[in-house]
Amino acid sequence: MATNTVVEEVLAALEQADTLEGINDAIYALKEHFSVDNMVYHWVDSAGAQYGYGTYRLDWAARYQEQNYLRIDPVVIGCYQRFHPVDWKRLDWSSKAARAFQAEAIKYGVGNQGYTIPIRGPNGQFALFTVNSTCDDETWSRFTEDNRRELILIAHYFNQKALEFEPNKKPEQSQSLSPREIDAMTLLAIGYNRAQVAETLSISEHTLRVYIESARFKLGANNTTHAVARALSRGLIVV
Amino acid sequence: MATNTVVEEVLAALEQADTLEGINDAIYALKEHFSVDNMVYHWVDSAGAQYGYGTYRLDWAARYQEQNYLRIDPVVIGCYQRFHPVDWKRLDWSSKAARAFQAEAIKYGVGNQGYTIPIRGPNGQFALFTVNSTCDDETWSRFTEDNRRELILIAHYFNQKALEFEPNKKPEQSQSLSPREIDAMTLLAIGYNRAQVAETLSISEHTLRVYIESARFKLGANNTTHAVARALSRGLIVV
DNA sequence: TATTCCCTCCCCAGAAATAGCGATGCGTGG
DNA sequence: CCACGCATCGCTATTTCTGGGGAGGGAATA
Repeated sequence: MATNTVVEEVLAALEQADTLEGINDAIYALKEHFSVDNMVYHWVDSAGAQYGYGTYRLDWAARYQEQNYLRIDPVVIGCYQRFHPVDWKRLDWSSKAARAFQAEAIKYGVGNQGYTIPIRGPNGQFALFTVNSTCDDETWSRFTEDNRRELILIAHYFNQKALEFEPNKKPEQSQSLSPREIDAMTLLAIGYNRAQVAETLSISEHTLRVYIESARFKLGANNTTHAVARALSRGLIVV
Repeated sequence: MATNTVVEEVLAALEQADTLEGINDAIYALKEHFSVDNMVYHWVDSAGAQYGYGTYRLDWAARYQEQNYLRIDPVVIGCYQRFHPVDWKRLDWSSKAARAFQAEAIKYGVGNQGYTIPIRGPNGQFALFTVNSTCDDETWSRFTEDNRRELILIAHYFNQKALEFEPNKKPEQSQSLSPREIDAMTLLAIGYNRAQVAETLSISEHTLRVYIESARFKLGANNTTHAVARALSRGLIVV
């Protein structure tokens, strides 16, 4: 693989980088190397906010944020349910909003072809690493096939860097739930009400409440729904 | 990178594999190539169950399962909080149970040195990819530094394969939610109660209730908590 | 040995969610 | 043009959840 050396060098540089400029240098170097329109890492935050670095035009980033495109971007929605990298063509562009979004994106300099790698970290962290460009289907297929592995690695390294920079204001967020609390949250998440959960766990409803309360406290949640949502998005329970 | 070709070949073979034997062939080939004691992929289920494939002795796998070592294994616990691959030396072996566990593992043929890569997929899926061997610290450091990138890629491909085999796919492709329903679900998921959601959306609480109800109906959910949980795990909302 | 979880059980009052029944307008697509 | 989904508003009664109190035993850890 001829490209290997260049990528290796950039990744090595990235590993050393300790400033945002270093990261930007890396991402621009990679963009040049791969000859694509854009190369972007962005962290999808739990609040729906997001940030990242990459080569998108600033007005597009602002527009995206302002219009809350996160909610309709098929790339985000599609990647959220996938593990493997995905070509944009294979996403669901059937809705009108999605097509309008795509048309607008292209106007803002986003390529018509794209390839995005979903990345997940602890506590439900979720990020995307995207390359996109303007070319025909065949060229793009060849590109992604040739570079898939490098891109996966690059995505991994960018996310690692992002996690390093993230001050991780999580003093009690990392608190895990007790087995009983996990049981309770899980059963609530699959639609049981308190009485059913208590019966399933063979405990009194009062005891169950203690678990729900303590889980809620640990998760910093305002109510049961919030607690279950947090437990889910942090990967503490699976439904 | 001299090792590249071999790894590429095995990964290509793995991509084609459609049986468990194919996967085992790949993992043994890689074990030989890297000259390590063990190379193991295992899927960690939140319920405590797990499965995987690799080169651990069967009696060790059985013992691990039977003793529920998942709960005390510092590798699992440590990796759960991390994104980047981790050398076993850097984990927390301070507890008595952890040291006893390690001593027993070595007796069962697990190397004294290890390197584990955490991997995460959609819906909180979590897996580990581990190589371990018996050698001194310096040799092991050199090994992990030289092979980190290959190992990350290998881990990625094994997980991709595991996800393909997993019948976990949700066939019930639920209809999507309307924008207002998404708003409602999202705000509920971040802890707002009905009154707060209604105020945030500048609608009456009665109207809000209609959204919650219709979202609940679409999602086939028994209650609000269930609906939010489903919306989250189907990636319809991002929190 | 002391401390700190974890699990279990109990009461009560007030707040919130659910299950029914409505209604009106406004777009989009067949 | 008409149906259908969407957004918006209303009422009542019942069930469920939440937020305060408590208490005791056991296991693990420091």
